[in-house]
Amino acid sequence: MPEGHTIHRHARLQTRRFSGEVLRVWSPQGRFAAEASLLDGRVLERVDALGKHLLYRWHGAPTVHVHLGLFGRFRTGRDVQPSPNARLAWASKEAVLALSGPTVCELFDPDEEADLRKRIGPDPLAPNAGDADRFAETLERRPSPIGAVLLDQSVLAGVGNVYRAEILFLVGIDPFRPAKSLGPGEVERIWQVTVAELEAGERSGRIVTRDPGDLGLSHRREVPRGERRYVYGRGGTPCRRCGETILSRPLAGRPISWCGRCQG
DNA sequence: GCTGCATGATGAA
DNA sequence: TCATCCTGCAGCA
Repeated sequence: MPEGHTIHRHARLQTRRFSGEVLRVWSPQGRFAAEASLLDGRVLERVDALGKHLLYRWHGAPTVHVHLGLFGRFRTGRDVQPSPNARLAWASKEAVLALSGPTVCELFDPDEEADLRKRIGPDPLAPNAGDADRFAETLERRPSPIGAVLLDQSVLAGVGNVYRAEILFLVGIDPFRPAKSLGPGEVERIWQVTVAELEAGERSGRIVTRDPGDLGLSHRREVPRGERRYVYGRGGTPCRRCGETILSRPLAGRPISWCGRCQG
């Protein structure tokens, strides 16, 4: 599940649920036990998201850096029982959080955080002035296919395999076109659509890129499972806009689908 | 029960 | 480009 929209949503909801509370912290699986003991009994101040990374700020303890990777997931709730393989768990008086399967779960010192910030590109969900220009300047220099560049977290932090396919469909661009061949208007549209789609995903908690109006609905949240996207995972089936068969092949080591007619 | 696959990223070659 | 790490679950026997 974790592209940038999910990560930012976790940060927002976990801050709301757990910040300002003294937490009991432990590592059911044991692989984060020494670190957990440093955090046990501390107050969580806030959770920040940076692209697909999460940073947990504590009163009087180091920052915790989490990256969910492909498999990581959180379970939170009043009645959550952390499974024995959960890497990290904590509990307030009201609720429990359990983290399993993360690619990264570690303590961060300020140098490491500075390195991370240097390493990743602009985050469409945490925009800074000039980000759109920085993005455009990077694309101008990249000969690789735009579909590969959008997955590169040093270019753009937060887009994953679902959004890259859907964004390129929405802007009508062939994933295999070299990034540097795109015109300024095309690059600007990619940026704007990326921001809008990730924001919508952050709010709804799901990736719905299709126009609900096409289905006679008024809100993205009403779009049923299996109807939410234009191209991702739909290779071999008819394009939802023009009926042409959706194409699919690997790009940057991962499958991408696109419509040869809508994205000519 | 087993296999394969998944919205990620890295390091070696 | 490939192998590797991390976990859960659908689909199949």
